[in-house]
Amino acid sequence: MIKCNRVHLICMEDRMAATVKEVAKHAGVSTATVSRVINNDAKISVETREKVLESIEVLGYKINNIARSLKTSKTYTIGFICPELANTFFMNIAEGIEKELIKHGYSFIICSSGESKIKEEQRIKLLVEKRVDGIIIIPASNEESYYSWLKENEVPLVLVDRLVEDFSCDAVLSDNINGAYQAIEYLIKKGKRSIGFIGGDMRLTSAKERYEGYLRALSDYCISKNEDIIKFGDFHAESGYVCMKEIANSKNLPECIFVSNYFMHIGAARYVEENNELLKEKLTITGFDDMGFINDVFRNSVLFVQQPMSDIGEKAAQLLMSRINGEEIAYPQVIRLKTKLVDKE
Amino acid sequence: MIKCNRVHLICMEDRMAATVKEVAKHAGVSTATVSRVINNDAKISVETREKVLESIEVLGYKINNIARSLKTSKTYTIGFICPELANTFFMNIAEGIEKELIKHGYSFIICSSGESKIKEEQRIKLLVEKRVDGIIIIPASNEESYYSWLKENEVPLVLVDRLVEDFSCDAVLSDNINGAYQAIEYLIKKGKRSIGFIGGDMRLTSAKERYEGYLRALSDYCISKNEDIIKFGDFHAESGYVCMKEIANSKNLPECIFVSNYFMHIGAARYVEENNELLKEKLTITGFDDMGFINDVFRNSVLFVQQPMSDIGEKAAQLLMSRINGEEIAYPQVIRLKTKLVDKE
DNA sequence: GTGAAAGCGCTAACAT
DNA sequence: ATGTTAGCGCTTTCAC
Repeated sequence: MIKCNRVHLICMEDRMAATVKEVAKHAGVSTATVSRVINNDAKISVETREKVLESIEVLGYKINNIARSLKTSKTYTIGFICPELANTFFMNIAEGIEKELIKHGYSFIICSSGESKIKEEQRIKLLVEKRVDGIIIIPASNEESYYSWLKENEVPLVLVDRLVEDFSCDAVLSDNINGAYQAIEYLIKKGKRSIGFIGGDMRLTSAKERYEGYLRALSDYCISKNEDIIKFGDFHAESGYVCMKEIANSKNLPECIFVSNYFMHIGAARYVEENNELLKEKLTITGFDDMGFINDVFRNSVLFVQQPMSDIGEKAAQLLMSRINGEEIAYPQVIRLKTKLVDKE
Repeated sequence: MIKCNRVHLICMEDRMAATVKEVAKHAGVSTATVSRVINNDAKISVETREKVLESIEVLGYKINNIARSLKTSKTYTIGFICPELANTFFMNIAEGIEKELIKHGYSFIICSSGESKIKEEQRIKLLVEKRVDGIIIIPASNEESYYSWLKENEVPLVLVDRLVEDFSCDAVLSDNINGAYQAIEYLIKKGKRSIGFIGGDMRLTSAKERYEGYLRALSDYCISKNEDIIKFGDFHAESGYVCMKEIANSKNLPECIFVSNYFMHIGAARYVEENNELLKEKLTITGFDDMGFINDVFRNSVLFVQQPMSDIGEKAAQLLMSRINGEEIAYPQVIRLKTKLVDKE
């Protein structure tokens, strides 16, 4: 009989998740006391605390955050929705988010929207049903989607990288206009007059803003724009390739070209590599985004506008934390982080 | 007074999350019935179902999965721990995971271990406290870590991409040995006799296995190995660069070189691009992993061993689902997915 | 086919 | 400083 009991006890300890109740019993205190110890309540005597801590150790107790969440209505989990996962740019932002979250004991559920508004809405619903404490979104489109519904239901929301038109909301993103402007200005000061432009999907604010910066710089230096060397893609490599090709085939080849993001940069660089030796000698490419090592292999690419990717994620998470914790700060906060122009020559 | 009440009601409906209780009251049924409707219980009359559904609609009821989880002890969430987030290879796997999970109504918390065993253990603890239904890990090291503890506590676990020595566990990964073997064999059949090798961190099984494949192919074709053209890095771009440099400076330059993963490939290609025009003419690079477009810019790289990255993720998630659902399949399952050799010339 | 009621594991008043 | 107790919102027997 005694043996049987022991076996049973061992079973309990080893296999089943112990509860506060069991810990309380083992330590000879109430569940409230156990809870206080877990939550580092100040007014607990040292002896009691140690006794409880020992029981926790012995029983291998692990808190059940589900139960805690039900009681406190906090999950210490946020949602992050981005257009795709296998995208270095987005994932650098994700790393920034994680870095900040971990400090606060938070973790995040990641979802991809596949650049689709419909999917994005589905993911939002999913996250809301999982009771996440807040959501960070890199919007799939420029349309308002489900965001205002989140707002009404008081689910903290921070937009990242892209804004949504006619929808005011907390957001963290790069100063795209001035980032592009500085690059173009730099090129002009180096004597370039003919500067091509490969833009992204103009339904996205980031694409629009970079184009805006390009136009402003041309305008400020009295350089008229030439439609032949201005093309728009969709931020993916293939479109960069196509745009580059179109520009290369235009009558007046530019001296250099500005590409609006990393992936189109790769596409454009590929075109330059595989076609026309002439291009290689003359044309240089300036890229938005710099993923470090990779770009080094493009010999025509020496000027980069670096976005503080990780910082964007960190700031977004910080802002979200502030909202979750109900800090009184003006709404909305739109944080623009400065880019850095780097000449690798 | 009436007005006041209405306002209050609207408030309730708009702002607060309705509960089953409220839905039940509104529909004039019991909470049990509401629950049955939510869970698609068969034996509910059509009228009742519609009545409840309408109330759900009207009140904007959203299920509280926290409460459900507490009751059912299922969270419909799994954890995914990988060495880093900003890594296209890992994230392609993550996309496969997501694709499969979504079918089952699951989502995942993503964590990076930063290639550190300590951090990995912390993340595992975090996930266990969040009561995830299972965990997928790309191990940070070859050591056993916290995995056996998970096993003992019956938390389903699937390893991905790398195995852990002396620890038997469900796993999904590429057939690295034969993947490398085929590439080397192919090169030999094309007449190459001097084939260099750049390996990864040999503490990882994936690195070991690819080296093993290389050695086997040489052996099978009676080619003796030359230590001068065999170097080991750490799977990161910088080390690929360094290894390539060392090989380039060796007395007998190989005709071609096999690089064990994508990132080292980039590093190696960079070295070739920026040094020695001679190299460019003679040396070709064969890479493990193929991220598509990017590699196209490396003119010396034409042969690739493609891993089915997304499939690996999908299979891993599938296997985990089977375990979570308690399906009776032999333990452990080690699933090796075949690679594909692609000659882009 | 539907309702009553217990309880998942925790926290937080409110007592003492 | 510690205990008692009442739920958080849901599911699930067990009745009827």
